[in-house]
Amino acid sequence: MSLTLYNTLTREKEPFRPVVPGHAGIYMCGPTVYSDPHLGHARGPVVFDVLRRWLEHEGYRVRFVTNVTDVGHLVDDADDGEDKLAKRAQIEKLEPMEVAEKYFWAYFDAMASLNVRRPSIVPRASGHIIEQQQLTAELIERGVAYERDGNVYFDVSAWEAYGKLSGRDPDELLEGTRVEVRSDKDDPRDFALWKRAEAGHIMRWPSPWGEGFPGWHIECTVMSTKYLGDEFDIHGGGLDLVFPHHECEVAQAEAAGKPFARYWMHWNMITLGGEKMAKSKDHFVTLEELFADYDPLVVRFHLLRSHYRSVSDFSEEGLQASAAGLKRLREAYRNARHGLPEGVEADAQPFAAFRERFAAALDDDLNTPQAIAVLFDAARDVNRAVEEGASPAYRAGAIALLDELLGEVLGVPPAEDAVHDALATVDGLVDMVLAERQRARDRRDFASADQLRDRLAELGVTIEDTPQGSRWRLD
RNA sequence: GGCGCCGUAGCCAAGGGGUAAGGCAGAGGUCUGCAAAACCUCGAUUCACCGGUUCGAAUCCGGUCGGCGCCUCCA
Repeated sequence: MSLTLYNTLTREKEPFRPVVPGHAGIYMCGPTVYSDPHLGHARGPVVFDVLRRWLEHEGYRVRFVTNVTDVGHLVDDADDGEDKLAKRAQIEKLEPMEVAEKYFWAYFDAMASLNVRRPSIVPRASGHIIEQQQLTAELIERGVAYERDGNVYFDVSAWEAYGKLSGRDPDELLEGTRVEVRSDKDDPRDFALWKRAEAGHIMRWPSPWGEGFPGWHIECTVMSTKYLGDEFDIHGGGLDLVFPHHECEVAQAEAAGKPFARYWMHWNMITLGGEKMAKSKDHFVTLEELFADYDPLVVRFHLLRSHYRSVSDFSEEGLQASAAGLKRLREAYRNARHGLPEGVEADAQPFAAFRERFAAALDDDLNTPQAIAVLFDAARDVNRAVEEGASPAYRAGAIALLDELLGEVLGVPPAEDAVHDALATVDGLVDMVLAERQRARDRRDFASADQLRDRLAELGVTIEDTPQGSRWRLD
């Protein structure tokens, strides 16, 4: 088996064939940093993090690039639209770059909580103004772009392949219902490569066409090819970016002679009450709100319980079901680990079939729900075997399986060791109390035994008696 | 109006020509001094609806109904 990915370009699942064997270059469109990250922003990064982890697990060397848009794009496409960053800066009484910086870190802190690994490179649009101007100039030279009074537009009529990614007919785009108002474009379909900065527009840079700022689409064309090469493997983003953003990226790159991305992956939307979460409609739940009530790893696990190309409707009930499910997997891990001495050699053989099924699921266009189902099947086996007195080697094998597949590949550590390790001292103290309780039980003094259990419970320590002795956990 | 997606048990969710994964919730049982956890057992003759193709359809085709996305900033 080998990895197959659904490619938006061909609308088919295709075997993954990298430009350079053994290497994978991935570009993921990151957020525009002007407001708090919400759940919708988390899906792509989590899914692509699993993609990256899976590729590395399978032996690839991965370069993972995520951009950040921080050059103050307009609120809408009208020529006199407000700069989003500047608008926010006014509201918060901050420099535009302070706004960008604030939300940049809000985003990456949230991603860290979700156990999303840091990208290899995080290029910012504001740091690549020169390269964007260079590509703009080249497109003018090649005759597919033109300047009008300080604005530079891509000439869609000069590029017949426009529409190939999103499956649109350029001629039908002309019949769009929206009428461009007060535009100096030759053609309503044309899009900006460079925009003239009006008086009062704060984020502006000098250019051959006067002071201005880059168009929204060109940053990604420039930064992806700069760090991954003119032809690279995977380019991804939300489904809502297919048109116009990615379509324009393709046009810019190919018109400049760059082969560009081989595989286009788009994750579907997270909805709230059936409607897409969106910043612009003030219809979303922020990650900060979510993390106040749920372990970020539960959120991550929840996101992986649906396939990335399906719409996922958010609900508290769903998140709770995910929390309960993850607990079940973690219980199986605990069951296997309970009383297991250090340094036992793992027996991988009983888990070979699970590994194969798990790999087949991820190889099939990253079918994480199915991969998780395999882990639940494995958990059932493990629980049963442990109940029946499985060997240390078997239990060590079970631990290795979950550490590897759930922990390393899906990025959801099966052990809650952050708490566990920090409380090594408490561990010893609780063990002492448990020993005392055992003595009480041995002399059938259940009143005393129960009193000890109740007092531990008051402190948040839950006792569980098993045939192998008592154990405990913090609730 | 154009392009596209979706509709599977109470809820979530895979599958996508050969007779319905998994999770949550629920019920019964085993174990236990009690409890917790764990384990076992139980649920769609059926995949929105109607036709068609086929030996065979949840899976393919056509239509109907319902929901959603893009066509404007958006993950």
